[in-house]
Amino acid sequence: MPTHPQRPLVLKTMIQFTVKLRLLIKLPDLNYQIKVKATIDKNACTISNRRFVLCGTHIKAMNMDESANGNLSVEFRHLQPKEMKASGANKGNEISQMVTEELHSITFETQICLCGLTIDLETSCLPVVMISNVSQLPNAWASVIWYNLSTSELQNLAFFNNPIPVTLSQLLEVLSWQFSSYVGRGLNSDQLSMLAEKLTGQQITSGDYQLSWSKFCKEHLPGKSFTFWAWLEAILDLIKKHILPLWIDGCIMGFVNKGKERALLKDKKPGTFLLRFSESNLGGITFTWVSQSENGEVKFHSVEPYNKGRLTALPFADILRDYKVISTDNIPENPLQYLYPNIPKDKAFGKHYSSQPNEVSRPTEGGTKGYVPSVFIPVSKILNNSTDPPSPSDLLPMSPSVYAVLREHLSPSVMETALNSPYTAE
Amino acid sequence: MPTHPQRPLVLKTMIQFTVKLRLLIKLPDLNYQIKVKATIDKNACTISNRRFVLCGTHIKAMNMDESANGNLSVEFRHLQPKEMKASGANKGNEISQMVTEELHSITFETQICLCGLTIDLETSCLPVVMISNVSQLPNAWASVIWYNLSTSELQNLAFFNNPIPVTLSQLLEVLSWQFSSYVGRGLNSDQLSMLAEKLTGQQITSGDYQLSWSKFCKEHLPGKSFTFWAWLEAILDLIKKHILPLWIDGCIMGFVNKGKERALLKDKKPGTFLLRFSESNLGGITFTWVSQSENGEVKFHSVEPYNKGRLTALPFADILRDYKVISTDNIPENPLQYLYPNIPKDKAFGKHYSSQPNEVSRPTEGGTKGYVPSVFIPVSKILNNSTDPPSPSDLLPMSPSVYAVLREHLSPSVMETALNSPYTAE
DNA sequence: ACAGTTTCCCGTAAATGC
DNA sequence: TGCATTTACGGGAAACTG
Repeated sequence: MPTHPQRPLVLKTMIQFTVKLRLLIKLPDLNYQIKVKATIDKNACTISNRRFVLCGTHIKAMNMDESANGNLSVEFRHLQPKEMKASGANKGNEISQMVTEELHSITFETQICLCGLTIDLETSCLPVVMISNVSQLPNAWASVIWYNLSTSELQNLAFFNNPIPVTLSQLLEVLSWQFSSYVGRGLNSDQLSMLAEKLTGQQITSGDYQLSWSKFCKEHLPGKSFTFWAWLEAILDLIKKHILPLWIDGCIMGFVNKGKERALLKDKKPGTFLLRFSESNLGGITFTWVSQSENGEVKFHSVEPYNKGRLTALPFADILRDYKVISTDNIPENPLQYLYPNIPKDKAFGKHYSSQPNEVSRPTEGGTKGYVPSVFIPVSKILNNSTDPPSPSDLLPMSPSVYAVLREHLSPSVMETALNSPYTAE
Repeated sequence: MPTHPQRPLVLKTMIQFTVKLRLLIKLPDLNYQIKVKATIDKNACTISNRRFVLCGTHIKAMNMDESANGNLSVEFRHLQPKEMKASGANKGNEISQMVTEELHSITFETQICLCGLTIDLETSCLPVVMISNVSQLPNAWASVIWYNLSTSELQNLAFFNNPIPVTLSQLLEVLSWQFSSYVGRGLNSDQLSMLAEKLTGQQITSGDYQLSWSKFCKEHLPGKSFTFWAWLEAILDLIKKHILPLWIDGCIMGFVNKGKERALLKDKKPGTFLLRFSESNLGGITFTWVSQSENGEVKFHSVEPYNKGRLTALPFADILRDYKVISTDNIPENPLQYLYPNIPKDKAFGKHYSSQPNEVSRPTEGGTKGYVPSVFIPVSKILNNSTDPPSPSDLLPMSPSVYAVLREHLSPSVMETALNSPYTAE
């Protein structure tokens, strides 16, 4: 039922969806049409006060379906659920529940006359969640996941009156599956153990640890203003919309806490960095790099996480390519050299760079026919002195290829002078 | 009828609007309610095949209205027009017309019984244009403007079968009014004469010049793929959403062609710039600055126009503050010094700078508690050598205030060294 | 006051009509 | 086939409602 293709069983009011139904037995040729009728919450056994109706053609005849091996089938398209405001005040009939924890059912009925016998057939889909706005989708989808993870009952619409816990290992498996199905790459064991720690609040946990629905989707993470699931969904969304190729490529470690992150980076070459999802901002990704100060002290820096808004303005790969830090020695340099553990940055991300470094515009004689192209360069200012040996391409806030163009136009001696300027010597 | 508050007389299907009606005569007290009924295209005298109905309560009783001096009035809210698909094939009844040139009317009827006399009252609003998507709003609004500019007929629904021309001066007046009512500042005579030239294709024109509807809103501008009005609307939209304070402040000359622009800038100090709307890109704004090359030649440069997308990522004032050009001498410098004619940039735009230049982050001992803030800096690369004397604040891609902070932390001699580096000497 | 929920509607993309 | 027009619906924000 693809209102949201990858989030089935969640329906939005006033937004159309599709269901396909197949008869699994083969009938002898009939001389009449078999009509199927679709209904929402036919047996008003829901816990809810909300009542829905299906608009669109909710009665349709079955027909031969080539793709279904010649069995009878019927596909309802353009069905759309609509809430019927309960005019009667028959409310308070149950403990009030979040709408995203309310389960509903869609029932299909038909009648078959065979050999003078009239047979009533009826079937229902798995429980669905009805929402009115996409903003409710993450929670609704969490309910669908939890339900199908913890029970194999077909129609327990009261499930969330008392949601049962699942084991940690069950949940982690589903989370990894979420990533693989939604953004094309699942989670490895390191990533999963970071999630496990976030979910349980404990460092080491057995797979048998029982995890409550509340911890998953209702309680805020300690010190945060959002739930575990809201945090994870924001990341899924960020990946899908802004960094999908990087994610699929495996360039993004993503799920590491700060302690682990430092342990990983501390013995690496200065300029080594990794990509990590922010734990404090919803839908944010940051990079952390190591540097070494004059006295040999190892330092770690993380940029302010990039979110949807900023990544719309500038693709993440380009940010990595162009990022510059200006420290007290005044030389803008790109501190990102090697993707952890030690992959040269351009090797790891080269294929993802998108905005071609600008063609350097030749000034036309008369002057203003062409515009001067411009790009956004992400820049940070840091007041401590880092002493990474500046490599040529870091001297200037320009991309390697522009550097190459300049190189062509400058004599070797000028280049050398530039490289030995007091800035780098300082 | 504020479907779009500042574009009255344009109604969107399925989107609600409001109309208020007032009885201009005072009636003696009545012992019954006066009910008013609203209808779209009651006398199907429209040229159109499209038929609409009004959904919502389209019959309502008048009542005393304090704000209307105690006269009777009635306000219809939540009316929404809906298209009735003509099932009959009664089409081709007229020359097919753009839907945005189709005029419709809304009629209000009522009956008053006075002294045993029954009086039928009926009135209509000015012609309205029915659209189905906001993307049609600019054209629809153009129709409303043109109609009311060229005729004082109340109900000539066939007007656009043969739209009559208006004089240039009439139109310019309306355009200026558009700017003052929509974005808070009208157009001066220089700006208007640039628009006049664009409209007529002639340099000097009398106010009596007759301008056709087609030139205004249907024919593409020479060499362009959009009409004059589409171009102007995109600018109105850009101003409203992204540079409103700058516009109201009068910092934006905006409407100047390139010839005029150069004539204005050529005798000004290098570093003088002005802001101009792009004539080639819809909804784009650029800045043009003068520079002087070593041989004393005056040069002009314009950045690639900024549009909605880029301005969402970075406010325009901040772009002006931070813009950097990297030329062959490798020193990023901000070429924008004086707003034409000679206003120091920060004086002109200081109050509009929004993203405060980042607080320089003190590295914490342990390191990673805080993120390193970062901003986007707009950067261009130009391959010719401009020889504007670099002023200190231009040496670095950082804002003056950050520079000031650095200055505090560096000894004077270091500063001097920096200023005399081979880069600047080159 | 307020939080959960729904409604409203712009703006882009896709579908439809002609 | 291409253009004009409508429909679809995500997403942010306002309105609603207990």
